[in-house]
Amino acid sequence: MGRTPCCDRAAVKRGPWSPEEDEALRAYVQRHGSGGNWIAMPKKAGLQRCGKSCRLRWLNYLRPDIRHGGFTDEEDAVIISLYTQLGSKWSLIASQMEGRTDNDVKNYWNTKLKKRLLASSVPRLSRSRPPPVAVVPRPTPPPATTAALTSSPFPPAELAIPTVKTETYTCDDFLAPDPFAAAADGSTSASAASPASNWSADTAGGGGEASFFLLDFCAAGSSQDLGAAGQLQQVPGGYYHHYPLDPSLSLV
DNA sequence: AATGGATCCAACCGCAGTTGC
DNA sequence: GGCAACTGCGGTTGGATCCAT
Repeated sequence: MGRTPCCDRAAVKRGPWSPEEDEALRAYVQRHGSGGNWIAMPKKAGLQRCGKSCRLRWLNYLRPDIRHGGFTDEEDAVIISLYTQLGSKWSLIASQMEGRTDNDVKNYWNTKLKKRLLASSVPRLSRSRPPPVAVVPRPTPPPATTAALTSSPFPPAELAIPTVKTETYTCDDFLAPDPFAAAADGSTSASAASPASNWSADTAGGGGEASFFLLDFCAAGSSQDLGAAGQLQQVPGGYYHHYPLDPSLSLV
């Protein structure tokens, strides 16, 4: 059973690419393109590499339009915003950022952004629970020229978050399994609890102009009083509590 | 200077979806 | 319709480098 391997592992080189291999791959792709067949390409290019490895090397490193180096604050905001809406759809997120690859965005999120956000979260709830998921900039519609998305991930502005309660509420109102209980034993990835994409980072309280929202996960079945009025987004196992950004909160 | 832990990132792995026969 | 080949994607790994002690 199982899939046919894409190449003979014993016959191909693995590990870091040498400058010579890079040059051979770059020269071949620039001259012929990938030919729509990455599997056959290494042989034609004189490379002892798996086609998948060639494709990855080209897409993530050798492509001329790739930008290497640090991410800007604006890019940070885009990543955070899109991650909150889309979850770990790295290719989609990267497609909204000129010159960035999904691997870049994924690495940057996992090594820097995620930690930074967790470190800067405000301990609003005393119960043992995951920290706030993210600080969410008001989404900016992607450029109209973006071809990757035929349907925008951004909901229309008039699509409001379904408001379950606007006064003080508690998680006792809801009954569903807590997804983080599973996450605690490592069996569930964090992205499993990522917000669904069908919500809008609209202003809370009906028409304010706050430009950021903080999301708190409210596990179903907990007895925590969430305090201030806000808006609730139902997700499997609980709710996300949306409320305007605390002015004292900083991303850096 | 040595060393051990933390961090970063390129590359690999395996699965799912798509395509063509 | 079924199957195999291929592509694309997200998760994970491992080596290199950095940094604190």
